[in-house]
Amino acid sequence: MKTEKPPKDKSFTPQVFEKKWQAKWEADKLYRAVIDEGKPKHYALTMLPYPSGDLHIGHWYAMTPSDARARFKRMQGYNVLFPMGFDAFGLPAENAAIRDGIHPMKRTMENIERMRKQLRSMGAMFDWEREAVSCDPRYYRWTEWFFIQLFKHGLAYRKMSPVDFCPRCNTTLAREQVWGENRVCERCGTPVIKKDLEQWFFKTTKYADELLNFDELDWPERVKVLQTNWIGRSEGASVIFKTEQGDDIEIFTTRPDTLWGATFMVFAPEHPLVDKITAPEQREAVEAYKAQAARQSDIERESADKEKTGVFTGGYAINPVNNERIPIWIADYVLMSYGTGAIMAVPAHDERDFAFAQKYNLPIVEVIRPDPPHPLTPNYLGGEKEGGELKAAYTGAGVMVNSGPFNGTDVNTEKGRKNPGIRAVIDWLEEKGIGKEAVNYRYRDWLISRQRYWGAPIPMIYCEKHGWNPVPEDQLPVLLPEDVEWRPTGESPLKLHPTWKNTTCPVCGEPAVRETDTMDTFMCSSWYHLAYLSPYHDKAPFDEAEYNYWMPVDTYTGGIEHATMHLLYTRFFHKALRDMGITEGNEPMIQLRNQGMVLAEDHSKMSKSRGNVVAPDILVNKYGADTVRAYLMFFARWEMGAPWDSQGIEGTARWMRRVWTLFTDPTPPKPDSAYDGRQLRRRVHQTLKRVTHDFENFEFNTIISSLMELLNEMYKAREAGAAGSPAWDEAAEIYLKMLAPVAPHIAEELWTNQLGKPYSIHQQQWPPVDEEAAREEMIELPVQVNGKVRDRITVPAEATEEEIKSAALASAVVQKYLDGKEPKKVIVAKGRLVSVVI
RNA sequence: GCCGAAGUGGCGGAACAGGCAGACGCGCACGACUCAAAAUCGUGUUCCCUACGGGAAUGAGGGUUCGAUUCCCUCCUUCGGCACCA
Repeated sequence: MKTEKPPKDKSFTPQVFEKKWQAKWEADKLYRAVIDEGKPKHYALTMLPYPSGDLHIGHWYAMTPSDARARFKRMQGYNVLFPMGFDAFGLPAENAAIRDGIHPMKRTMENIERMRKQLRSMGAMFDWEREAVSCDPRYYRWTEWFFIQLFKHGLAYRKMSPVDFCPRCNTTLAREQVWGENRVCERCGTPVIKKDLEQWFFKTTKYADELLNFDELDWPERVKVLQTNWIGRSEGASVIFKTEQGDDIEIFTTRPDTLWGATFMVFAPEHPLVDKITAPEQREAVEAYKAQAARQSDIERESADKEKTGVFTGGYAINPVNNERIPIWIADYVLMSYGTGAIMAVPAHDERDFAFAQKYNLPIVEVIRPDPPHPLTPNYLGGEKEGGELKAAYTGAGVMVNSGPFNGTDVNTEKGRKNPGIRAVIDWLEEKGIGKEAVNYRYRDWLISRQRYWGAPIPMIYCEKHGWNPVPEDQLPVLLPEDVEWRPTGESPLKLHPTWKNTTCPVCGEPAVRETDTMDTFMCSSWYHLAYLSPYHDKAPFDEAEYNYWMPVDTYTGGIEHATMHLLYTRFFHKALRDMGITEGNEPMIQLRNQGMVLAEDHSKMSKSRGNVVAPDILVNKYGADTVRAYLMFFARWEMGAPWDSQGIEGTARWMRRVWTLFTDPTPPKPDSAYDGRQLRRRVHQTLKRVTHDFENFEFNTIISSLMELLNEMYKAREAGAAGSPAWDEAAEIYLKMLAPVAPHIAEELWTNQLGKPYSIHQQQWPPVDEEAAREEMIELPVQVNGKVRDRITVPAEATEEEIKSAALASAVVQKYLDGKEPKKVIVAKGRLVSVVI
């Protein structure tokens, strides 16, 4: 089939018509989102960028498919809000200021200006009238206000504690911002150090349990798992042991059923009771050990494969369940930062305690015995003599032994009260008043203080007489001073400013000082979705009517790297606001989807230092935004990501050009008045059905391949004389509507200028699927003989099972295999295949 | 060590709900057009064999089933998270 094709179509100039339409859409306020009670709302949100200076391909990858889906929702009849803004506080701008003296505000605003232009080149449906910039005083006024509300409700507090400090970023970090085994700074990769500092915290742990509840959320399983692991809930009991001197020692254990096997206790070296219990003859050794533990870095100290070390304090504790006198040791495998900093050690049933007991020759008492004793139970040598002999800690199920009133009680491997042994002991402890059921979390309160300039000031004032008080709300915002010296000192430049910190106490009016630390920028991003509702509102952080209409966010998209940071903070923040009566509802973002990462062509991570970054601006110049958008949707499963392929985009560019050519071809094949459009309509509506489904489910890559396939069908149909037929006109119209969310400019250009349809295609309704038209009339079914495909039969789509069966058996190929015999079984999977078993 | 995700052609990936493995695209090969190249169009492209036919194949091995990329078990590899958490 040979056709005359025009040479490369010079009329295809996306660089020209894309700009034209962007300008017109903006002039017409096509994407302005305003409250419309007559329509269902859809709040689509994509994570806002940090204004680093240039948009990179990762931004495009995150944003343009999100935009396409928002556009799809809009065509489906939703009133869609799809806002954009800038997470504009943060270290890079301040570090740049230290380097070259340019004020962060100036640089940030310049970067934002450049990025706004780049964002506009995407052709996204952002409502720019709702843009919010977090470093704008009209924004951070409310960031400060929120801090004060949290403070007033007891959710912000100040405490002295050992905190993580990044020596390169020169600031403290939240626990979430320290990553991996090597405990490095999330931002710069430098190993963090510990510092004892007084800092502001938010009481995130108050919401630990509620944050573990994801019932209202349609979030990816892996995010829920990451958050669940991060919070690290464990169930057990707290039990009060006593020192010989009579002091209480509270411990947390997940295994109260092993209390009778506690043969010693271990304190963290920093535990407050250590000094008091240490016997004179042990003092020297204890002090030496404490000093050595203090010198070690956390990495060294917390590495699990390190051999356990410890020192006997000379002190003893009384085990409250059996009044046994047991020695107290200190060891650095017990951490002051988890639980109470003291543990009961049950060497028979805990691997760490076992290793410690072996090394220091401490007694091991078995209190859980496999039942029945089984030679195959790996760690149990079991047997003939009472107590058996353990060659390793036994952590499996069994029955309690050597445990006074509980001997014979079953123990399984369930956690908490679900375990009969644990349940029985907890009840008994509570009855006796020596312990109670308890839950412990690995989750920490959110450290919010940063010793940096370029962040929202913490609006607190310290007075010698009245302590810490918030800045009166009518004095907000506390503005950042403009004249500061850029110095990376580990203390906020605000502290070094000659006058800024001097103020008066809001209680007594006497001279007082301001807090000079600023807030973690995750505080700004915890409420930006609310800022978009009514940016820079001056009566309240947001307009209530806007809130009631738009919230919660229906679809939130962004990277998974924020699973335990931003996504956890913003959930905490929303719940705290709810409890303070500021917002309603339990969750801020109902549906979450994560895109993957675009890797460099060599499969490595893209980075400026490697020089392997793909610049979207260059691609847009070369191919047009539509092609870049489409390729980003096509080249990988969105949630997986993939390496960039600079040849691969050519295929998508070719498809775009073929779309253009199909609609603008000056010499199309002649129409055939006898053309039967049924097949074309069938393909169009089948594609429409798939594309609708795939948009709903974020399966962008198959949207594009379906559209490519349909285009190929349309070329064939046109060859067959389809042009001008009703089926053709319908196909053209539906094709452009399906294309509109993906490639908004070319769709508009062809819709308005080629088809002459009313502007704008983006205000059209998503077409309904004509199920009748989509239905196949004849279907081809593979016929398997003993599980292998041997033939194909064509039957009417509505053929009965019997008809299909006899058609299959009538096949010459099947007959050959049957060789005159009767088949054992014939299975007809309707619409799928026939399976003949011989 | 624990938790999670993923392993399909040379490459990115597709496969509704257990039913034709490899859609769509890249790349490659050949052909048309061209003085030529590019662009465009067409054809082919998982592997193997004795090649109009047959066999094998979705990380490996096993199981369930008429039938398994899909479900179950064991294992391997890669990536991500957590990790002396009591």
